[in-house]
This record gives sequence, C-alpha cells and structure tokens, in this order.
Amino acid sequence: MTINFMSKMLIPTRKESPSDSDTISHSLLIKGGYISQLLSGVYTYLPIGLRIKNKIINIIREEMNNMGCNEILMPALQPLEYWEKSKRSKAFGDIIFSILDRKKRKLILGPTHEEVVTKLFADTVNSYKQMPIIFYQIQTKFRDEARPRGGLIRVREFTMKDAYSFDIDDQALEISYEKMSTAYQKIFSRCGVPVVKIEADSGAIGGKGSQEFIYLTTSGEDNVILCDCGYAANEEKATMSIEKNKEEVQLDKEKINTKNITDIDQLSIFFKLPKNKFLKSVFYIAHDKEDKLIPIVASIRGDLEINETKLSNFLKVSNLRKMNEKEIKNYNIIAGYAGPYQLNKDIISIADESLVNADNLIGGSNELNYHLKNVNFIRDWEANFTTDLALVTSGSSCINCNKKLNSKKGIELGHIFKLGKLYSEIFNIKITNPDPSKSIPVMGCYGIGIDRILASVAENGSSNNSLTWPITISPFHVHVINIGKKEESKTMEIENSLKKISDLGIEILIDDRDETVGKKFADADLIGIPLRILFSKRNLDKNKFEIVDTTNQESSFFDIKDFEKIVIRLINNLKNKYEVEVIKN
RNA sequence: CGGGGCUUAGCUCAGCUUGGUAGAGUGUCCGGUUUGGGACCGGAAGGCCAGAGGUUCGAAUCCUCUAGCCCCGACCA
Repeated sequence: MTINFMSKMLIPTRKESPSDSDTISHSLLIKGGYISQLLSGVYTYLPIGLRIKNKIINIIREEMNNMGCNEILMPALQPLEYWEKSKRSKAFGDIIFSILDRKKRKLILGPTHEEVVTKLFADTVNSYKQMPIIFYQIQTKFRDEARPRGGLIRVREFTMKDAYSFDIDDQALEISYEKMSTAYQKIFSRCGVPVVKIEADSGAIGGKGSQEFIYLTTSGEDNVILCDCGYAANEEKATMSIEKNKEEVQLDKEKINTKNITDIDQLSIFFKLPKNKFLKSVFYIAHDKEDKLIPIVASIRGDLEINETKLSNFLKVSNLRKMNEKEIKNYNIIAGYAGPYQLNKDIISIADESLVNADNLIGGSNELNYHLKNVNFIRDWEANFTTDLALVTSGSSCINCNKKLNSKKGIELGHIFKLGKLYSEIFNIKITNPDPSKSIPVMGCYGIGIDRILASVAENGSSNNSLTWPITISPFHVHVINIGKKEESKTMEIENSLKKISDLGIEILIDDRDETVGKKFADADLIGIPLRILFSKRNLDKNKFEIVDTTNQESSFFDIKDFEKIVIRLINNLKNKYEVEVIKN
C-alpha cells in the first residue's frame, strides 16, 4: 500500500460554499474537493470522491458475489427497437438520451437494462437446471432528468448496481427477492447509511410488487409515510384508514346559490360544514398507449386529495395531467361548479372509496353559481369505477393500527421489484422443464444508486464545515498531520512506523504541506477521515502521539512505541461498528 | 414542461437604479515572519463583465433575443 501525500494529491478544498448548492451534501462534496460539476446533473469524481465511490462499489460487489450472483457488464448503448418492443420508449419518454449512429440507426444511452438482460438470458440460458440465476452489473446509467438537483442526489449520468433474477416460478422468485433484500440491508449497514424499507410504487419499470430503501433526510425528494407500528410506504403507494361519514337519512336534492364560492375551503365556511361533507371533482387528461387523449373526472370526499399516481396506475396510463382551461371549455365543464354527473359521456368517471355511504354531500351543479345540496352516490349518480384514490398525508390514520401517520422526506437508495413475466413474455423467452413442457421464467430486478449512497452518507455525518465518513468507505483509514516544524530526529522513526502499518493494508493520508495548522485542521474536517493522527513537538518530546476519533471527537495520547498496535486496534474498533449489522423492519 | 432567480477575476460577491472601458474579500505566484484551528507583513499576476444583436458620441450598466446554471412545481426505477 502506498502512503499518500496531500502535497501530491488533487484535493481542491474551498472555504466558501458554492453559490448553486442548496443541500448540505452538495455543498460539502464541492467544498471538500470530492466532485466537480461539468453540466447540470453531470459530475467529475476527484481523487477522494472516487476512492469513496470505489469502496462503496467493492462492498456491493462482495455482497452480490456472496449471494452467488453473476457479475456482467452490459453496454450503455442499446438499440431503440428493444424499447419499442417493450413499449417503454413512451413510458420513459424524454428521459431517454437518444442518438443516431453513422448509419442513422436509432440508439439510446441505457437508463436501465431490463430489455437487454432479457435478451441476454434468451441467448444464453435455456434449461431449468441453470436456474435460479441472478445477473448484476455496476454500470453507468443515463437519464435526461427534467430537473437534476441537490448535487449527486438527482443526476443525469450515474453509477448504478442493477441486478436481475430469473426464476422458474413465483415461489422461487420470492426466495431470490428476499435474499436480495437481505443483501441490501447488509450493504447499507456496511456503508454506514441508515435506511428504512418501504412499500413502493413500481412506476415505469412495471411489475407486481416493489420496495424501496430510503435514507430519511429533509434534502430528499421522495415523500415517505411512516407509522410507529412499522407501517412504511412511499406516498405514491400509501393507503390509510378513512373514517366513514355517519350514515344519514338521504334528503332531497336542493340547489343553492353560491356565487363566487368555488373551492372547498370557501364552501366549508359558507355552509358552516366540515370539508368531509363536500364532493370534490378533479378533471384530468390521460394519454393511453396509442397516445389517444382520454378525459377523466376523479371525485373524492372534500377533506381528501387525489393521489395522481394511484389514479394513473388504475387507468394503466403513463401520462396523466390536469385538464387545461381550453379542454375544460371544450367538454363544457364549469370550473368551480362541476360535479361528476351529467357530464359529457366521453368523460370517464372514477370515484374514491370515501364516497361510498357518504350521504348528503354538497357538490357542483354543473351550472354557474350553484351547488347542489344532498347529493348521494348511487341514488343520484354513479361512477364508471370506484377505487382507492386518496392521497395519504401527515396526520392521516394508519391502515394497520389507526394511529396518526407521519410524512417524511427521503432519498431513494435502492429499489427492488418483482417483475413477474412481464419482460419474459414480451421477449418470448422459455426454458425447458424436467418434463417435455416449457415455462416462462419469472423475473425480479434490483437497483442501488451508488452516487446517492455517497451523497446520503455525506448528509448523514455532516455539519456545516465537516464530514465524517464511516471507516468502511472513508477515502483513507488515517489522516496524519504534522504540527509545527518537523523534529528531524523523530521523523525517521515516525516514517518507519507509518510504512509498517501501510504494509499491513492501512491507507494513510499525510498532510505534508507547508500550511498553518488551522488550514490543515480545516481541510481534515472536510476530508472526513475518521481517525486523525497528530504529531507535534510538545508530544514528541514526551515520546507520545495523539490520535483523534472524529466520530466522537475523543482524543487520546499514546507512546510512540505502541503506534502500530494502537492504530490497528482503533481501526478495527471502528470497522466493527459497520460490519454486518442487519437492520430489521 | 410551467413559475421564479442568477450569470462581472479560480471561488464568494460589489458595481447596474442615475451609461464615461472594472472593484473587494478569498485563492494563486514570489519574498519574509509564523506554526495546536482557515495567522501576519511586503510584492505580483489574473476579467471579450455568458453570447449575439440593438439604442447611444460612448454600454458591465438601457432594450431584444439566445444559451447556461440554480430553486419551486409538474414529471420520474
């Protein structure tokens, strides 16, 4: 192992935060000289950033290999045809970077690899004897995100570990899925980042069930719904228990003049009634698979909001948006006074379950300046479909235990999916069974964002001007700082000791620069190595050295003759904190 | 894709309202003094004021367009 000298390394630390950073990890990664921005959402890794990234990759690789996964490397370049075949070119849309080769063939820079891996499987595996099999790769992905943000939190070019399992049936998939889930817990523990595992929406990837591993932080962009009882779900997916309105005797409808009163808040004040006594209607346009526009009215009790992810999943469309003013006019909808009845017949009506048995609600009359009192579902109107469309928010009641739910922000670090036969059917892959029949393999896919782990760990162990990396992914194990002028007589002795521990595999960064001690400490705070070894005249004169554990700021003094023993012991102590401590939830 | 903001020295910013070809701090380089928390003294280099067009005798400054970057929202494995 070589000893690394700061005077020779590119670690461009800065005193001031970059003007264009809002999240603490972004600011610290720039200030500490870990990364450098090239384009919006595209970063260069500088030496210490790259060292951390490589350590995260090594941990992931070890855990994948321990599970018997096969590491492969698929190309970033893919033919667009595959994506047309799986009908995902539309679902992903503008997020795909596409290019033409010299023969004008359409290629894309892969945002993910389900299509390619399915084709690979078809070409290379054909018997049940070869199953189960899991492929994985650590590779650069490209996604032209509409809005990159937060430094490494949302980028357009990033490194991902993606794995794909192929099993003989659903039962076998369960086993692969659970094994992968356990491996993920180990990976996050070893990287020193706390995660919660939550129920998730599977989005454009498709499939029958998925979970995410989330690091909770206000810098995150996913909304996570959590309960003390252990219930945890992505806001997109979360369900809640809704208190039903009391059943009432259904009264006759009545038209009330409500001039200039158009939203639930105002209506609630006007009628002096709680919001759950109103009927809310929201109008959308969905694009179906052939890109035809479908008008939708979604209705829900007035105290609740529509979860648009649930709505678009129910409709099986990837493109859902609110109706614009022009479309509202075209369908003769009277904004502010609309109800989900007596509308243009093209409009598909979907009602939330909260409306079932909610009697005598106040809803729009579809006539300007009037609302209707005592509107009753079934008696007065029916929807084409009734389903759960409600958005869960902080304060909603838990579906399991009825306690109040919390909503928190988080960063999605990993996502695991049960894909089922989705892609194996599209690409028509079959494997031979023990008997003469053939089966369609069942797939799972599993992703981890490596850059996001790095950003999350930076968020986790940070203050305004300092970072502390877990020893397992720290760019070096120890940071050696000389204070004051070198004492010629002792220098040789120290260098010999450093060389010895370095030969044992300990990674050492020495601040050999001719800088003042303040500058050296400030830089060390940003570089974040958890063990700091200090040599100074006043200690050397007593044949002592000082070692600081920056995870708790504890400083201790030891005899130089014990140097190797002490350093190794402290490193091992720190390592033990992170090794294989699987979080259960 | 909608809304907002920004773009002047390597970095963080001032100057723009009221037009007269550019400033600070920090960093860098040189010399010296310092050395347990970004220290001090002296000297130096460093800018096509994002780009294009316009108004003007004259534009960093006023007007128009374009681009880039950031934030909020929409979208999103």
